[in-house]
Amino acid sequence: MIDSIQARVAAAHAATGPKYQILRDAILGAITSGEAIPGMRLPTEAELSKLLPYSLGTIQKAYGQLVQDGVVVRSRGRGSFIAPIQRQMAEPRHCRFLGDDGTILPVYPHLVGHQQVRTERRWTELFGSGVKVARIDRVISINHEFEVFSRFFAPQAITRKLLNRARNDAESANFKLIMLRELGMPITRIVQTIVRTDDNPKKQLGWRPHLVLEATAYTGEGEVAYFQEIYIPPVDRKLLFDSDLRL
Amino acid sequence: MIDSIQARVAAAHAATGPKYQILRDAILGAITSGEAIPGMRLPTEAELSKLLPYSLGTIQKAYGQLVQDGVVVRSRGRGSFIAPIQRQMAEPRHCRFLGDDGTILPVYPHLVGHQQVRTERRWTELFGSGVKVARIDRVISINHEFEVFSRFFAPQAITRKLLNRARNDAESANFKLIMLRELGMPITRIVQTIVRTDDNPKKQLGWRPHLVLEATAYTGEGEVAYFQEIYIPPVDRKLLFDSDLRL
DNA sequence: AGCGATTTGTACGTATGTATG
DNA sequence: CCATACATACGTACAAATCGC
Repeated sequence: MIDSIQARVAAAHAATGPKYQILRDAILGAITSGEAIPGMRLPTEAELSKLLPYSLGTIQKAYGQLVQDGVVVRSRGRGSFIAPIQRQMAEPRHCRFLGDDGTILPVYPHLVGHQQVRTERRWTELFGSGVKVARIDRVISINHEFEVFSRFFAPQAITRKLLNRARNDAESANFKLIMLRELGMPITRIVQTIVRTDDNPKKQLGWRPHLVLEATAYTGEGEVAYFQEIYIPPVDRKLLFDSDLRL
Repeated sequence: MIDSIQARVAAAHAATGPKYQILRDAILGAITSGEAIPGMRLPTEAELSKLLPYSLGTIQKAYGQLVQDGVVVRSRGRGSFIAPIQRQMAEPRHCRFLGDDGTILPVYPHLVGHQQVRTERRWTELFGSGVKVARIDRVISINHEFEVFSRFFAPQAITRKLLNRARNDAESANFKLIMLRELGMPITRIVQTIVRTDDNPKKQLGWRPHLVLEATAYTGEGEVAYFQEIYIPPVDRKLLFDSDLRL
């Protein structure tokens, strides 16, 4: 645990940016890699300041950021701990429907295709010019009650990683977590819109969509990480939106 | 400006809590009172540390919090400024519809009533037991195109302040901002749900609602600040959800 | 209940880096 | 190039909460 953090900090010796960010990312890396699991105790400030070439204030700032992000909880006299996972999630932040008891219904994604998309103004505006954009189409069953259709757009570098991952993880994947782990891209903001529609992008679905959910995810630097369209049939389930993007 | 901050800090000499919070509230107070307006330059760290019995680090922490809350923007070599209001908003974070050009449509709220609500399990669970809860009903015209109906629930202490404010501000109010400024309650998380409905809470509206948007707002401490139901007729406008809660 | 040891929270003072004008 | 002002970093000190003895 502590040596994992130490190793990550050492590996980042050439990294740009402030020390507290390097340390923050190192701890985050230990968490997302699975070496550190929720509830586990993290090294104390004093320990880290002895082991790392960082002062107490720097370590405090790093921990402060992690508390801010909700990844770590701290308490005086006890120590610093990895925050418990308040919501289990196989899916990203979109398309979470609630059951009668208020719990999030399980989702069962099924990959139906992927391809590179033509470079259009629409994508260059989002992802920048010269970036190859690919699309991943999925049909997602919600609790085996009904299905939604999802179109996911992102730079090809990202979709490739996601597709690799998806095959291993039975086609389910938390995009936000993968992006953080594999690409070091924290998603810090998601803007979504909901609108009524009569369009049907997938005739063979056998139903006409009722609502279209569009989501644009941004990284900490304000870059667009991905764009997603989700077609939702007329159902009576509550659809959840949470401003809290913590993992 | 600077003397206003100084006065507020002096007035808070007996206040409990850390100094950086006292300073944060003092600056926030100067903004609230109108002495400091968006775009205005705030005192530098050095200035404050000379005028106040606070060290540089304490002042930096206070400013850091305000940046975090989106109330202040800072830049190296230039200074600290009161954040511009980037999105003009007479309304809180809910019920923002987009026009054809992607801009947020103006909203025109109209107060139609307010009253204390019976203490039910539903409210004690949200706000705690022994808290008197009141309801504010409003009809909100969106760009004079259509109307939505809003029911806002919060502890009476809050609704009272909002009602006072609403009368002054022509019945328009940014709840989040008022709560931050008047009550020192930063809203840090909003959880929303959308669901189809056939209920009509207000027969006299002349339309049947199509969607119900429910929003629960939480303070930094995890307390529920308010709960809101918004009844939306069938319209073709995009409804916006943004995870970024900055003002 | 009391007393230390541990650990985070707050605060101070100082120094240096870096973007702005 | 220089002054200004924020950003980062270091080291220290003490307060407050927690835990074990």
